Amino acid sequence: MDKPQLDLILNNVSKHITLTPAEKDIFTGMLQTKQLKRKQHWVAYGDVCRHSAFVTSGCLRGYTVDQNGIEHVLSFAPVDWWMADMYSLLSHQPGQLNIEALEDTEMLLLSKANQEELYQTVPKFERFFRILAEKSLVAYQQRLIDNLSLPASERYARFCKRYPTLIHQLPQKQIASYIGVTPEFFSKMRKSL
Amino acid sequence: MDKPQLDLILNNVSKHITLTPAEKDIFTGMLQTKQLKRKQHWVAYGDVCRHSAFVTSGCLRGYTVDQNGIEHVLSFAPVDWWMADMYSLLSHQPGQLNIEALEDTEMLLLSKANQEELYQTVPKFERFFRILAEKSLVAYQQRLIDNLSLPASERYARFCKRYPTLIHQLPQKQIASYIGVTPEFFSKMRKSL
DNA sequence: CGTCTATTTGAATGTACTCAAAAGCGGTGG
DNA sequence: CCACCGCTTTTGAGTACATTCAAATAGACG
Repeated sequence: MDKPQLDLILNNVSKHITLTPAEKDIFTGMLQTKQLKRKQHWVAYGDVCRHSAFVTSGCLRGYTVDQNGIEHVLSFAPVDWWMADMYSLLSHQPGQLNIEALEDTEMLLLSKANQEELYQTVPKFERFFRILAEKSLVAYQQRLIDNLSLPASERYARFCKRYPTLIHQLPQKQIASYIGVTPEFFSKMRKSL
Repeated sequence: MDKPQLDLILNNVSKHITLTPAEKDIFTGMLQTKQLKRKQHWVAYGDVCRHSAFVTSGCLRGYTVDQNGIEHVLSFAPVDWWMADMYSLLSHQPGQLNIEALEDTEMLLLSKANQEELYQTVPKFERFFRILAEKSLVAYQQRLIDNLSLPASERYARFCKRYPTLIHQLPQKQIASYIGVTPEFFSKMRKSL
């Protein structure tokens, strides 16, 4: 496995917990790499999600499809982000999330089974994933509040402030879907700014 | 402190981790009770939230107020639920959440400092609060998807299915605010069902 | 009983959507 | 290297879901 990838994930982990060399080995030994081509799916509607993914290059997008066939982006995962269908991963039930690569993407996979084992052998990881879940929780709460209380133009403004690098990287229709408007309306909205 | 309250919270904790009698004592020794009268606030906009609350009777509501003075309900916490301004609690920054009692309410408070100490002395609690955060995360993801993909009537239907007991307990305007519509529209919507 | 708040009802308005079509852009193959 | 194809973005007209404002009615609490 490539060294720079492991450095990236170890650095990510070290933001919240400190590992000994031995613990690093245990952790990295549990990881496997996976490559996706642009537009290739990692998880599809109805799948049981059995891994967490950590993106080392490229970008993922998680989305659902509603009754009218319209896609709704739940989250993006650029480099240095974690991604999974959390509902499915936790419940072992088929999920409704689709996860695809927006560009050629490389990621490290940690299986649910290995993650559980990790909690036993290196309990610090309970802490790590607790903190990860808590931060993610706060972000989703904030996004929900934004969707309830702000007009689309303001939600777009906040998206630009929060994810300045993603804006140039993503097709407009994906951003539109993330903030919760149609591509047509998004286009008109942008012009009027 | 009342025994039934402690039984309730210990039972809540035992859904995810198993404590020894000594660990139970450490935990319960960290808790303090707090009573709120109906409409009384526990947390207000701009406060730094320094405790997590566990509701033992009554019901809490967490909400924000937007630029137009309109309230938006982020969450309800009936008996056996945890509540906090997670953003503020985690960041130690002033939060935007208001938390008030919808009826006379009793809760157990766990201070942030005690919670951190608990992680050291009884590491199992890392696991407990990780699981709590993960479940909460999934719920907010689902709610966000609902808000992006479903019309108000369908969101109301799902709310009824998910929180059947709360429906009769809450004033309509609170439910309207939770699902993201005005009380006026909510009233009209209900009539047409 | 009276006051305050919640709910209902109605009319006018607005934000965002649908449908349709044109224009732009990027990649691929001849 | 250009032509074509598919996909994204733009533009426009008509529509719908939900809001605002106002006023009447109903409920709840002291």
